[in-house]
Amino acid sequence: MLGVVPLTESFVQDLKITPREGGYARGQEGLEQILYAALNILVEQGSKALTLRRIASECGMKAGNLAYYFPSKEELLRELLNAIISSYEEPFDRIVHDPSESAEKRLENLVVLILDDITTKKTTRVFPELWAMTNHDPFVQERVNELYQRARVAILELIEEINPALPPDEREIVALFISASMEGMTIFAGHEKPWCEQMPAIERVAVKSFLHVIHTLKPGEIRASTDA
Amino acid sequence: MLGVVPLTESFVQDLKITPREGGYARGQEGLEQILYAALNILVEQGSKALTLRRIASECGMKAGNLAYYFPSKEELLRELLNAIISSYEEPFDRIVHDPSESAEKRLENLVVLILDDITTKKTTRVFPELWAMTNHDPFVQERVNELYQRARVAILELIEEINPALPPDEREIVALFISASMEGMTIFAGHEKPWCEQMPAIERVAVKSFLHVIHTLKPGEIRASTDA
Amino acid sequence: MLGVVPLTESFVQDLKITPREGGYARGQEGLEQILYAALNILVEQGSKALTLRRIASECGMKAGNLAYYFPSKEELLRELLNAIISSYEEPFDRIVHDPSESAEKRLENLVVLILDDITTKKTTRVFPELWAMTNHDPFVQERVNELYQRARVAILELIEEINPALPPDEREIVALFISASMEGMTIFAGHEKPWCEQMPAIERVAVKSFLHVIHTLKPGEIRASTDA
Amino acid sequence: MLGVVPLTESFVQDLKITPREGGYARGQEGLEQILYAALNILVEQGSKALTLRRIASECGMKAGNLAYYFPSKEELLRELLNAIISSYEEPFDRIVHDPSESAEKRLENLVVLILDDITTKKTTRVFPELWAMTNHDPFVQERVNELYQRARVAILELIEEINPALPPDEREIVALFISASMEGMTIFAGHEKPWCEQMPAIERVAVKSFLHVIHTLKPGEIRASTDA
DNA sequence: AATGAATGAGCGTTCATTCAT
DNA sequence: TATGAATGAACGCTCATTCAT
Repeated sequence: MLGVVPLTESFVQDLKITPREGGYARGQEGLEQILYAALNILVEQGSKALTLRRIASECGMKAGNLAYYFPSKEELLRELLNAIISSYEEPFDRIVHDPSESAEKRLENLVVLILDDITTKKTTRVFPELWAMTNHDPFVQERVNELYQRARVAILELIEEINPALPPDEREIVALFISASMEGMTIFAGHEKPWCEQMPAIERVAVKSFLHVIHTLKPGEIRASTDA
Repeated sequence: MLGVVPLTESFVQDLKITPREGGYARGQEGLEQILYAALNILVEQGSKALTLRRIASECGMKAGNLAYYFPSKEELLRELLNAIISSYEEPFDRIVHDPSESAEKRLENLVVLILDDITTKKTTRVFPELWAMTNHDPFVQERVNELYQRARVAILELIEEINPALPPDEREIVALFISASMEGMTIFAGHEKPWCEQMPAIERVAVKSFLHVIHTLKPGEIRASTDA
Repeated sequence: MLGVVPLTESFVQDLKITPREGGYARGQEGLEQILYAALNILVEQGSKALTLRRIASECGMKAGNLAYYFPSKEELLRELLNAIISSYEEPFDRIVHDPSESAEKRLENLVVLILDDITTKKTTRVFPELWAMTNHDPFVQERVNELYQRARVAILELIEEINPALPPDEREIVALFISASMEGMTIFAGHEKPWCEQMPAIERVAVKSFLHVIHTLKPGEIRASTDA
Repeated sequence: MLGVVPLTESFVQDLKITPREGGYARGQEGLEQILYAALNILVEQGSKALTLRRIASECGMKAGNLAYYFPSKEELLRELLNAIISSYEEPFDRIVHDPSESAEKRLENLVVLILDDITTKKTTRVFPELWAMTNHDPFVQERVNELYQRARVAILELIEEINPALPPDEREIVALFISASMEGMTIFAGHEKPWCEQMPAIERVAVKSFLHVIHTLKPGEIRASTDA
């Protein structure tokens, strides 16, 4: 009952829960409640505290009843992961394909979107947990890779528009560099992190730096040199 | 079976274990064995698998005997964290203060050191766990902050040498941006990650990009503008 | 094997278990089973043997299931203590306020009730445990004090009826003396103690002695004298 | 090293440790240290806290070393019990056989001795533990019975002197009643118990009551009557 | 759709004990 | 005498899971 308040004011929604198969499922309501409760515990108390008992009690149920919705804890976590990842699908596309802005402005908008999202409690708390899981759970790894793949494709398109001379393989590296630079900010300037107040300045450095690399990188410049 | 095989070929050593009280080693052997076993499990199986029983069995002990070395699991984990963090102290200093190299070359060396370390299994696996813990464990938070603080100070000194005109507050933001950009690579180009083969090219982009920002950033440029 | 056989033939019942919340019994059955099992172990094997595993196995459960009924061992022990103490409430009142008997006869009845109860296995075994706990557990101390307080008030009322001339403070001392004299019998004439066969004779000495003190004590006689 | 301060100001000494066989044993010193430490823990923290580790640490040893002095914990506790019981041997005899006092005065002295001892921390804390052990440990039962037997014999002698007309079996009951009355005070007027300040008044009631019973009991009066 | 009741495994921890040194 | 190091058993407790109702 508690803890189902929205976790963030970002315009990335907390969870995007896709209704289950079989028409208008009846348990949809309880199902969402459970996923929000799980997310809330993960955010507020960390993965060690994410037990079925706690999830159940957070939404006023008894633990046994979770079995009605999810066959196992693992399944619950997978649906939670899906819902988290899905929530990022739409905003990326919207910004990247905004026809009213220049490519550079659209890149700037994307950077700001991502870095602002990073300062939300949900993102700051959840993503490090996901990165950690990634190393030992192939399912998590795949879904997280998917998410970043989508982000990178968005960045890639913008790079191509801004500097069409850059060959695809180098474009990829630059997109990766940009994406990684932003993700790395989570642990320094995320929610309640020491640098979170400086995020606006950080965003300006990031945008400036990213645009410069895109503009000035000469084809072949970052290919393996002959050691000289 | 013992799991005390070296985890990395990086010249950042796995653990820097400072002997306990006095000079004469007291159970130092078993103590190191335990910490290496704990690190190994953390790396290979993740924090959820890091139980006292598993640590003990990994070094051929029974669980009860761990209590002889560490009063509690928490204490064991703290000493492990200290040992991990301490292992970075010396390499940073060595590279940053190398008198035979220019400031730019030293920055490049530092970037390569850090990004190469990121590709080691130990770093790729352990740091995301630490980042996750950071959000709910003040002790981990403090120690991890300390580590990054040290890294940032090193970068800061090099920035000052390279572009003395940059005011301190902007220098700080740039150093943070550089550090975060590198850490973010962990999840993309770390050990067994999809981009790990591209790390050399990534390093070149990173060095180029970092040096450019340092060189070209004009004082005041990233301060909050009046929106115009 | 179940150990839920009645422990005593006294008309002080073994436990007075007050139903939990609301009217409709909720697991009341298992709850009582557990408390009786715990009492039984305490009586038969002593407090050192009173472990959750043993309690559980005594009532055919597994240890983990106890957590369903009691949040902690401490809570279980507290409810057990409450049930033990509560079992004395009603018999005391009944005897002391019996309108068909003289005050002296009622005192005699009370003495016999208490001393007979002392010869039951339950009382002989449990109370010394409680006395020992009393010294290091404030909760036990409080509840045991409450019980004796109630007994003392009962005695006090009878003393007042028998010898109204005795001032309250001396009455209190006499009531205490009477109560303590009886409790002390536990270790000598309790269940299977060397003198348990002599309890009837002991009761006669006790009644005689108590009545005499009440009758003959002159006001001021036991106040601190000037050593003369 | 700590905790070997005397526990009481009673003139019953805390422990009477009889040197071990084999001439002037060398470990006598450490042995006494250990027993005092054990007593101290039993008194201050109760039997649940009486572990070998704590005993050892209280006298600056490691747990393993206790095995040098005592083959097992049980043996240690038995020697402790012996030392406690032995400490009461001498004072009883001294008072009861004091040739300079009347029998009545000697009884009074004995009552005061015992009741004063009861108010010491050591006695208040240790004896309830012994009573509890008595119910499940035949060795403790035997030794404690011995102690009370000795006390009762002392009382018995005085009763005989005071009222030689009383037949032996009734004399025994009266002696038992007197002894039990006093022991019962432990839980009410012992160290830090609610009535401990009233002990002097209690002693006066006790002496008066005991003497009266001895004086006025008529032979046969407490034998089983024909129910009339 | 939900609860009550139970299980079995595993957790961190404490304990008495052993034994080589 | 004493310590260092280890063991095996047990402790209170938590967990995901199961299943009849």
